[in-house]
Amino acid sequence: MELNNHSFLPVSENQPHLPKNDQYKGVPHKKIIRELGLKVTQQRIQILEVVRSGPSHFTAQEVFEIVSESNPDIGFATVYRFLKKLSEQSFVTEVRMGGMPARYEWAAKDHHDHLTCSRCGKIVEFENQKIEDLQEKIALRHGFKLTHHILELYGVCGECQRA
Amino acid sequence: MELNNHSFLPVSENQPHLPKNDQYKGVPHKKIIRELGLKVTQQRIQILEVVRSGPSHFTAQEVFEIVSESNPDIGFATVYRFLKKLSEQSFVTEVRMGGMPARYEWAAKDHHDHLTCSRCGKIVEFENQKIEDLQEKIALRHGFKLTHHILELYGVCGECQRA
DNA sequence: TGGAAAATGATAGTCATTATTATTAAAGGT
DNA sequence: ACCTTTAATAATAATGACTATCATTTTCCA
Ligand SMILES: [Mn+2]
Ligand SMILES: [Mn+2]
Ligand SMILES: [Zn+2]
Ligand SMILES: [Zn+2]
Repeated sequence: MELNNHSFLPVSENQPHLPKNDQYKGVPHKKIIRELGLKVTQQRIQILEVVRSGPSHFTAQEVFEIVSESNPDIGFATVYRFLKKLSEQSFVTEVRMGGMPARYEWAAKDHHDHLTCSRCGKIVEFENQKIEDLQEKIALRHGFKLTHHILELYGVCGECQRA
Repeated sequence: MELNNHSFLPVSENQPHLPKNDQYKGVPHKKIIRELGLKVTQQRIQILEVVRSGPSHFTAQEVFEIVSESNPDIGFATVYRFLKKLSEQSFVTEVRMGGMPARYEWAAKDHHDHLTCSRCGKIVEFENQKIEDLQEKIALRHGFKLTHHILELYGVCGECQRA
């Protein structure tokens, strides 16, 4: 899958139905790191800066590269480690598509799923309560207690259909 | 995730609502290999034997191990290669969950999705037309032409809830 | 401000998968 | 059956995403 330069800018931005209730808006990075039960380091602040105000749906590698610009000494293990912590405590969500590297996104917003263009990589976020309800129903029917789910739609976006 | 010995036996077996319309039932392996535009080799026949009548939701490694019993000389690259061919031409479906190795299943049956127990690894197949329709609707709403999707439900099965 | 405890960066390791390549086997004509 | 072309194979090295290890540096609070 080829990805264009803008693949990771949230398409959500100009789509009113997209969920974006960041309950941590305005909370300083330091506070969040303490809330995780971790020590406050410059690296973690820099990573959080990217995670919270940089592009959505980023890979660990991308975060590493962005932080590297201002701090060339950071190690990528540090990025991986901290993203893992954030993901374990549900501050970021891991989104895995196919065999590609994991992508993360700041999770302090409502649950949603993804619609991805397999041509250009564009990602649209959506949420559909009817589908959520049906999933719950299916799980119950089989005696399962549902914990989470992955719903990823793939297709070709309008733009790419024309081209 | 710990997996028990029986995780990969299709739970589907004794569940009447499960789709299992193998349109290639009775068609010899050789014929299918030729249909793929490939040469008929002993290895490919052996792999197809496992894929078509062995356990469902197998990994490449598992297929390799099973074939190895009767043919200790087979190389695992051969298994990967052939599974890839089969998957490219939609004879098997690749199912990827999290960061785990890819699982495959013979695809000549109706489309379905999976409900997985994250405790014991049990997999239940299901299909829900309402969800499929809603997905189609969502894609259209965003101008996408839908090509495929991944819907994986995770939870704890009844058995594991008791234990 | 001293020092235990945690975090870091460098680096090596793991695991699934893919590429390379010399050797072998299949297909199709003779 | 034999030859020839071409594809497939097995062994092996390489890749890519992550994870573990560990010696060194930071944090933080008593
Ligand atoms: Mn998202
Ligand atoms: Mn299945
Ligand atoms: Zn596109
Ligand atoms: Zn279970």
